[in-house]
Amino acid sequence: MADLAKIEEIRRFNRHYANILGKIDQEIYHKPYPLSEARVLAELYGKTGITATEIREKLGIDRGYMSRIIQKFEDDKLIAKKQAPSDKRQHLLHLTGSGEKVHLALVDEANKEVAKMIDSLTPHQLDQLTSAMHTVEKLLTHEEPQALSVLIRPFQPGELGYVSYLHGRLYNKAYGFSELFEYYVMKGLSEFLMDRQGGELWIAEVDGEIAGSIAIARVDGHTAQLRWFVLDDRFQGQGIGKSLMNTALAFCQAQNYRHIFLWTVHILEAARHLYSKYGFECTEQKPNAEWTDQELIEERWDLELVLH
Amino acid sequence: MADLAKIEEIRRFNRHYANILGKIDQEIYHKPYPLSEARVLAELYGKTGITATEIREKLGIDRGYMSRIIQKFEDDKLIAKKQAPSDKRQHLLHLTGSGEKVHLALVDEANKEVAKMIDSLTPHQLDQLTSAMHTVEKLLTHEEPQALSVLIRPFQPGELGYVSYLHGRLYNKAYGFSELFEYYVMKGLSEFLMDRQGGELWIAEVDGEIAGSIAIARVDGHTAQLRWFVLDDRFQGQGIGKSLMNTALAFCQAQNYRHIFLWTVHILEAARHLYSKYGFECTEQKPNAEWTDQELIEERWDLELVLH
DNA sequence: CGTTAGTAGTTGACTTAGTCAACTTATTTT
DNA sequence: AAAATAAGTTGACTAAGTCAACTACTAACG
Repeated sequence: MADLAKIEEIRRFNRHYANILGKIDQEIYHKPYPLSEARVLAELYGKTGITATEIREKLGIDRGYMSRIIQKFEDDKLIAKKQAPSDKRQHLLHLTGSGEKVHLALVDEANKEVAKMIDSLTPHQLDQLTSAMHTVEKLLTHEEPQALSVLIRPFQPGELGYVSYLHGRLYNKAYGFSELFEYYVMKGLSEFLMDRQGGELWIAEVDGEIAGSIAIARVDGHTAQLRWFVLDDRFQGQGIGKSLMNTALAFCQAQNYRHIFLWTVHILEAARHLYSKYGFECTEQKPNAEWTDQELIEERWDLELVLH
Repeated sequence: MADLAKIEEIRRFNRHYANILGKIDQEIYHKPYPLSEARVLAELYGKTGITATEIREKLGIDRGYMSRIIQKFEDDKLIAKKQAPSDKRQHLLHLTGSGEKVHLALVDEANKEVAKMIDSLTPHQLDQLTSAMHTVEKLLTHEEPQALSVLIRPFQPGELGYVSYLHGRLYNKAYGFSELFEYYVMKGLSEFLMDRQGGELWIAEVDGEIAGSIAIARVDGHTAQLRWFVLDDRFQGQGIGKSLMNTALAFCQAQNYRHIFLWTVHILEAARHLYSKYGFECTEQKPNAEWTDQELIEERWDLELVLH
């Protein structure tokens, strides 16, 4: 059960949005046709030879009501019927010229109403709005059951900066790491940028957002160091770390590295657990007093790769 | 007039969301009371002594309908009336115990319905959902006419990485700048991090997002260099650059710098225009062949500050 | 102070949008 | 060929809400 505060928030949004929609409807649709009828008209637009039942099923309208809507539209000369050749019970419907005109006028009204709603927004805000709407729509249409689309790919221009941002922010927020740590990360990354022979850095991208990273750096012909393994806290615990690790280790295999090691600190429990699951073993410990107030213990973990 | 494609998108979302809301309503409310009546009940909950008209005005309900709703609730013993002491026409309304129960049951139903709607989402997706909803709500409630809330503030842990990300991504995308440029930015920033005596770097934050940055670095007692002036392309042309510049120059005044200079490249037209508007003058040019394929011309611009 | 205008709430008559079930006609299944 | 099913029609009904006239009261003005 998702937590109640979120649900209340969503309900608040629902109420709010119902209001907005209500206002729009009122302004537009009370004009000549009620909403359901306008929707039937919209459904007919651009198609020819659709049947009443097809529309009914799509819009969820009662049979009797539908029949009367069709009659009314016929009386108003908005649509024309033709008996279906294949089934004499059905009629193929299509809009007449004035039906199209009426539909377009309704659409136009609706557009004007929406335009009024957004006319004070800057282009950037408009982008924000539509992208937020897409997010809502995508999340609430669980046609794609829920699988995050996680993409692991080599880094692109500028993204090393983002990796250092992730490190600096996360470790400061969670453990109070100092600027010295941030410096150490940035310096390492900028050196890596200039010399990454035999190494690579991957970005985990989730729905276009950067969620985390991992890197392999060459030490010597047989030895690689695993570095810059980080995951935005919002994306933790969803198997993305594992995907990153798999990518990095597969790369090591392909490059024929035999030994892989990494440096971490003892307080990173989740990471240590993952390392040991992949067969890494802690081989060295040393104190570090620079990065944070509490005494840290840096640890070196090693993994021997078996040849395939 | 905002462009039509966006409007159509928004209308699509409206239709879609109207559908979702419709489904929820149907499931819940057809039970004992229609939506408007449930809303009246909700309005009464937690308050005592509210009058019918107050509710009417808030919910936009017709007088006659309201009167009958109240009667029905009274018959069902959900509410009780008391004559208002100040005005013998009005009644002060309050829920009875069973009224509260009924309301809470309705809320509970609604919550369950929403929970069903979101039960396949991960916590992160749920965050995305509510934050997208907030965005929509905020943008469509133009109580704050439209002014972006731009906050200019000193950088926080990790954010220098983000600044380098902005540089790397923007200049690569727009002008094809190479990794060498990115390296140059990261290196400079990491050095600045360790020694920023007499300098500062500011972040422009828009709605919690990092939109851009500017920095002042000390050169000598009287001379400062303006660096790392960048703005995410989505936020350009909205006066944020100006705010950043004002902040930086005010800092220079406060620190008693007399000379400010900066290095830029000739292709950055918008920036050059801003510099000259603030009184900077181009004092030196030199070719740069490292950062991009085309021959770049680096320019030094200087500004003498007048003492106050 | 009394008149007038306005407000809170009530009531009856009405409308809109939609539902339900019975029915006709045609088609498909057995 | 009979039975079951589907498309569309029709009459009767209802829920939800609107409109206008009315009563009882209050506030504002001269």
